[in-house]
Amino acid sequence: MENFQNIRIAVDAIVFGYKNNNLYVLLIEQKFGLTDKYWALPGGLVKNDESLSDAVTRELHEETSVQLTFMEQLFTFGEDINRDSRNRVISVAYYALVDASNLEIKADTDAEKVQWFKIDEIPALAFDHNLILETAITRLKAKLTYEPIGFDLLPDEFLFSDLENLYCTILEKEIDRRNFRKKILSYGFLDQTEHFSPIKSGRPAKLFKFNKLKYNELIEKGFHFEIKFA
Amino acid sequence: MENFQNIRIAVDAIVFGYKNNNLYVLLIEQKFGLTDKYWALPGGLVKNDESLSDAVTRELHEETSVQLTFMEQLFTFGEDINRDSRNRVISVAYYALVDASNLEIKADTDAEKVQWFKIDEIPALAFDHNLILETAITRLKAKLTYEPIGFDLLPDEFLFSDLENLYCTILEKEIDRRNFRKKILSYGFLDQTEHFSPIKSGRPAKLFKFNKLKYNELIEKGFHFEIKFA
DNA sequence: TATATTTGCGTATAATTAACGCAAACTCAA
DNA sequence: TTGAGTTTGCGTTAATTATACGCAAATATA
Repeated sequence: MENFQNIRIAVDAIVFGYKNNNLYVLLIEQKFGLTDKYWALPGGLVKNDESLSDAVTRELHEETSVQLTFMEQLFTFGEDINRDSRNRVISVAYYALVDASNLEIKADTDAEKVQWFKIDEIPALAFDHNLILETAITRLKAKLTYEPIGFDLLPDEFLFSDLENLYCTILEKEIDRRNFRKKILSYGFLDQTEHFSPIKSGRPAKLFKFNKLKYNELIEKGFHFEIKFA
Repeated sequence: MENFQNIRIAVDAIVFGYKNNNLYVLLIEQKFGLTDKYWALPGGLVKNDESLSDAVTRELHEETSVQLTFMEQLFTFGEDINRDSRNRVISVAYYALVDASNLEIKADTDAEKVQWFKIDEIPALAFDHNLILETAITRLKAKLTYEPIGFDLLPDEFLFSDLENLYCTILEKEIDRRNFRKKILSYGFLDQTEHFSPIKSGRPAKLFKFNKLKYNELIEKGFHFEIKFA
């Protein structure tokens, strides 16, 4: 074995979006040699003078130009020393959210190579990216139940039914609409706006906003967010 | 900036132990130059052909010879690009537990340089190790409330009052002894042994064992461990 | 034998969760 | 214009769970 450390360090990003009762993840097309193409998580090697989170932000900017509402370190993948067949690469994965109004691929990116994939229509990805994605989904599900990150997937103003559907589809659980509403409203961090949503059918519904200030005040007082399902 | 990546990757371990109503952490003495000495978390650079967790295990073995009951990746510290003043080093931190019967430093280690520190008597540590330790304590506290890792800090057979005290001291909370017992017993993953503990005073108490098999069965059925405090 | 101490089991009450009813406010089609 | 279909918003009740205690049993010790 060589005496010097010969390990590269990379970052990868799992960017989640939500729209029309579906969870999406952002993938980019990566070429290997002349013929091999694989979809992969956006990411790349960390530069010497940038922090880990800066590296993620930079890579996402270079490749996709999405606007994040939330980002958090997920896990560092370095168990399989051959996860990249070319070199030993350890990858620090971050997962992030974008809100529904940002779900369109911007024009300044090469749309051919950047695409949103429905979470249940993910192809075989490069390296161990399927594993990384699975880990991220598991974490997202868990986090949804104990921190109010669902709001980061929704537009600024949203319907209660949107919130409810988001929880049901991502967590793949049934829930009583009325009890859910009662519980969330009892927390007191949602502001009712004066706006109504253009509806398809049924009684017009008020739009709600997540009040982060009020939420933080509650946290100060020892409040603990929690959504449980049967 | 250079074109090649010049970042080292290390692992650090936060090893927790519990005894006599106190949480302990394992530290080693590290020398810098001729005069400077600092206590630090055990750890070191990852070798080219070993996985991250292998690196942690090796370093712990080289430096301390403790027997772990639990280990999990904590977080990767790479935000401060100068956290090590000599080189850019990114550190993947793991936290681990040892049970009370393993809390003595083995004879084959240089006891001068390896020591258990009470959690509220931690000196200024090398690098950003105080931050890493704080992160680990926060995680340990959280994990105690939603996974049964408290048993990994106790000997194989333990008193109910030991378990209760462990939760109270680590989480720094009061709790009703009788309700705590009732709740834990209702889960059904504790086996009562026929043994009694040598007591100091009061009614002799039965020793209990954590039944991991039963716990796993419960998990299969959708059971969710949880200890909440006011 | 009385006292202090800790265990083990119990019970009453408060709080929370789960299950469901139903009218209001709209759209759309006949 | 009316009725059917749909979704919202607010409510009630029963079941479950958490909280706050009471107290006798079993030991050591004075």
